[in-house]
Amino acid sequence: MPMGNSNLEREAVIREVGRGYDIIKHLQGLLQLKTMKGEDAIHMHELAQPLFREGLQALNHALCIMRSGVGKFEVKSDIKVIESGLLVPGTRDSLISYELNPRIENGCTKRKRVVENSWIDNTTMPYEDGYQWRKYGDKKITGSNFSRSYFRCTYKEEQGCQAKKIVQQTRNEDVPSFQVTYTNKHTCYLGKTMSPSAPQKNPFGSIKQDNDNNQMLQLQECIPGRAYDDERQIFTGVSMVESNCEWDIDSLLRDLVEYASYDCLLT
DNA sequence: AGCCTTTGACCAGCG
DNA sequence: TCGCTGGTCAAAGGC
Repeated sequence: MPMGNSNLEREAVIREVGRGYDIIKHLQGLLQLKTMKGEDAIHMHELAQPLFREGLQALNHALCIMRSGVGKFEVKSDIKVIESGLLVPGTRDSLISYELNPRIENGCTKRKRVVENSWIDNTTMPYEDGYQWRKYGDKKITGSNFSRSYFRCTYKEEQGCQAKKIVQQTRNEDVPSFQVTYTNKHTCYLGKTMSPSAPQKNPFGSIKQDNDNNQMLQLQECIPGRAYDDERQIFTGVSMVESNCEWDIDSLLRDLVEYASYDCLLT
């Protein structure tokens, strides 16, 4: 396939993912209207359902485009939207993006030290993603005004957790911007050494800390097939998106609407 | 005392 | 092979 088509594919993927992101942000706002009851809640469902479908279709479309260009354009990460879609590190006010696979053949540039199982998160809050990190390095990067910081999971020795992240500031304006590259998923259990009252440990940024315990307990009781893991502060059980990216839109829609309905009942 | 960050040295990939 | 650069290690010092 000519290179021009590859660029078109890339633009199409970016467009579709961007559309999905915008829709999900709208849905997020909808779900945070916790005061809705009765008919209002039903009306919210009517609004949310087509949005859910459209957002998932946009992301599904992006995946289809990527699949059609196997070898030229593929996600290098096995990231999934985990645990009822509630917790993806650093997603508050942030946009998760994927890098092109650097191991592209046929004359394209190769980048060094390819790291598998990594993904990039552009965020304004690089140090508040719900996990505990230990800094192990700092490097001045050529061509950048900012140094790059290297972090590994605090529980690497204790629990063998291989998660790492690299934080690179990209902007220094009123609201500084950071590019955070995560490598490997956490296999540790945070809560074993966590203080339950530590607000920065809470991955649910939009929910006030004072209400968290009650809300999570209620959710734990309400959502069938899903348990809230107090130690990891995440929902376990059904994953909404499988790691192989085989998206079943109908089942995902059911899951999301189900979660939305329980969320709205918790007023 | 234990855990953290800082920082210079070292190592490895790439051109 | 060599130099540049990014990623990691580990000692030192701070909290």
